[in-house]
Amino acid sequence: MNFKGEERMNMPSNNDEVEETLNTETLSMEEANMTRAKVKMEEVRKENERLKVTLSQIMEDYSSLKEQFNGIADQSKKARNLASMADSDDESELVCLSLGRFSGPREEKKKMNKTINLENGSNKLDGIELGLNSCRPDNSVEVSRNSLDESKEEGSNDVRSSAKHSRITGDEEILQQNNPVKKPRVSVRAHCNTQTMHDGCQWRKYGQKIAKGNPCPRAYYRCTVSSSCPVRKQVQRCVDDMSILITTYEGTHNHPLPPSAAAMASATSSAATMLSCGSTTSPSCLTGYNFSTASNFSRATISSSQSHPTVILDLTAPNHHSNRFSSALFPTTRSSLNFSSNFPSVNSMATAAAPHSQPPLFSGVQKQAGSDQKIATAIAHDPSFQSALAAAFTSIVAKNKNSGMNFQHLNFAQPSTSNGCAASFMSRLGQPMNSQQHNLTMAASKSRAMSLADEGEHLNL
DNA sequence: CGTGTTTGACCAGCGC
DNA sequence: GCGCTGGTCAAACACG
Repeated sequence: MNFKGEERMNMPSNNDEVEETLNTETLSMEEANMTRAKVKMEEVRKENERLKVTLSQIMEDYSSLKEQFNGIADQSKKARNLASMADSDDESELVCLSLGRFSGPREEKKKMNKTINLENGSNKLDGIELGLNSCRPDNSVEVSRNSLDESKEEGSNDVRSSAKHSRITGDEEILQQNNPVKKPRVSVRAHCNTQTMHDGCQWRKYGQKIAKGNPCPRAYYRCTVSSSCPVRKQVQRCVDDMSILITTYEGTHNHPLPPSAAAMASATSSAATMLSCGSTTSPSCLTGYNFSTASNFSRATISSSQSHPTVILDLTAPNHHSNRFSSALFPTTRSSLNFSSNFPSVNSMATAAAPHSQPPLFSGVQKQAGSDQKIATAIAHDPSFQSALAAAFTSIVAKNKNSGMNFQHLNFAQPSTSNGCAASFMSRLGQPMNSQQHNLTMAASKSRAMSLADEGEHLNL
């Protein structure tokens, strides 16, 4: 008991000492925590400042681009009025033009070019004159396309034979003959030393051909993940530069895919949707697509030899054309996206806007990423990254379209989301890259992209 | 033996 | 109508 009493007696003083010690320790710990918190706060504040600068720059870019776009829209409106006056006497020309395909007879192509020239006024690209609004969806086009789809669904395996049959039956069906439905394609040009570009999917080679104008054989592959999968791809070396591999995807996978293959698969299906949109749906959809195309990729080419509507993602061209998507995070990359299509509407809009000088869209992000320059270059030269980049971009374009928003709205109309748009894009880049890059350096850069994405996570692209 | 590749044949569209 | 070309088929072959 005494012991207990002594203990009790001693307790207060001991406790005081302990408490004092504890308090001192707690205080020092708190101080340390405070210091750490302050440092963090300071970092956050700096980051915030940077983001503000970025945002303001993006806003400036937005304003200037919007101005450009409005100018183009006005021009195209006038051109369209002129064109409608000029060719209102020939309905078939109108429809051909609206669909924007070059698959009709030569005379009609000539007529179409003539009409496009009328619409266009002054926009030229590589000797090809293009119209601002050559794609003008109207009811007749919808009917023609729908009837084509129906004829397909009704069990006619041979669209071509049905088109032949339709020759006899009337004007509307002549449209079918002139505009056979062909699967949209996504073509990816990338530097690649291997026989094919690894895209995460399983392919079986079913044919090989020497195509005209290219000594390198073209290989034909089909997807073997599912026996019923309709997806095909063609692989061919570029005739001008043997180090460039041109991979063309066609169709949409009808089965689940591994994450590493999902990006490219998404790209092909998205492109298909996107191009379908280009031929049939509202002008606003096209406008958004074209606007983004024009403002981000200054080089748009047209390939009228391709009967299939094709989206070309060029990951091989030099960067001097100010590709802002790639340069945003990866300032020194030689990769760039050359986004084109043989839909005149797409190219024409791109061509129309391209000549203007373009302010750096994501220059703020670019500055942030300056320290990651070397890492970025390494990533950008990686074939996996290139395919992922192509996939990510195509996917985003199509998703924007599918969501009923055009690119103008998504990218620029909401000031608070502009930065997030860039960040979200980068986060999408990070996704496929992560699955293929096992290198710590790559992971570090991805982490950077993801952190950028977090900053803009309120934007749901 | 199963799977994938090679390669000549075949078919359909398109241009002349 | 004919020839050229792109795309696909399928038998033969190679490989693990």
